[in-house]
Amino acid sequence: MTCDSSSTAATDEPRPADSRAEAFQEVRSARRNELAEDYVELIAELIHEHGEARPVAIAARMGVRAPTVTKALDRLAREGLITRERYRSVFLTEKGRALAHECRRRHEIVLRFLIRLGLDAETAERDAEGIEHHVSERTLALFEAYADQV
Amino acid sequence: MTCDSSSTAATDEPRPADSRAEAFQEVRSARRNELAEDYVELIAELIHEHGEARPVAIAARMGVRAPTVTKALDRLAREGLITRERYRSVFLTEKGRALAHECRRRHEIVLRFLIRLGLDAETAERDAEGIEHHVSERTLALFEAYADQV
DNA sequence: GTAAATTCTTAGCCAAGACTAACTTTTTTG
DNA sequence: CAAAAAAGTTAGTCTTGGCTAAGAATTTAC
Ligand SMILES: [Mn+2]
Ligand SMILES: [Mn+2]
Ligand SMILES: [Mn+2]
Ligand SMILES: [Mn+2]
Repeated sequence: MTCDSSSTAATDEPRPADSRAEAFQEVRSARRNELAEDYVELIAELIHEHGEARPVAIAARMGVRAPTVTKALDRLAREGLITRERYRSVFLTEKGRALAHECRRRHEIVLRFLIRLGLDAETAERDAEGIEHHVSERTLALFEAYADQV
Repeated sequence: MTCDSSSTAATDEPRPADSRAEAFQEVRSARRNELAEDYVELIAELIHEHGEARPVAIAARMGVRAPTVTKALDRLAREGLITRERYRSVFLTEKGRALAHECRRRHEIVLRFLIRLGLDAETAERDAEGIEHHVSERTLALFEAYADQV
């Protein structure tokens, strides 16, 4: 009854579904997962390399201070990606392990792709660390195909 | 004299210069500029398309609410990228225009590259919106070369 | 030219993610 | 094993970037 064609007012969606806006919203949503992704990937690596993941090692590899790690780990635990006890090293849950695996795969593909494209290893590593969080499965498939070219 | 091989203790850098850590730090630094980059690029577009950039249009295209835009514009003004008067539309400074131009260029190259690689336009637009902030000049050059291939 | 609609700002809330300083726990070492 | 060192946590600060609710300014419509 009341509602009608009153220009941009509340119709259906909470916000105008400009396809452009959607892209930005996607990016924002991807950004919210970046940290968790980098952490679990790193934790998996540390466990693989050293048998355990100590906060001090995480801090060093992430390039942040210890309290930053403590807080981040609290969030990861809250999200069910890790388990931990005070003053002890960190373990991945099943869910965390799955995410770590997925992230590692993406990281690897993006890295191999960039190197295949002709980039030096150093720069490739840096760019991959950022790009990996913003490639769709579709893009990833194309990257992989290119990297695996004969 | 005193200092020696005492494991990780304070040597020189404030933090261990793990090359891995550097990559993460780079990504964090890139992330701090993302918002400004997307805004100035968008503002430039709006001015080009409609002759002016109104906050309401910015909000719609960014997919955020009006107060978010107000705050963001305050930051951009503080950083010298835009000028504005209350209740009026937004203008880019020389610096803002330069950044917008640079961002547009990057965006275009990444987009063309993804499409050239075989991605559909829709997905390409989405991925480009995220990736564009994490490609080094070196990578961009490779993307461009690939996109311009005969 | 006033009333209604739209636009914009302000105030205030919240979570994330960084930091330092200071304290506690654990580990190492003489 | 006691002292020192290292690792980890807590408390508290700051900025960013999102939001809602409410009010002010501007624009549009009658
Ligand atoms: Mn990463
Ligand atoms: Mn990674
Ligand atoms: Mn973008
Ligand atoms: Mn862009």
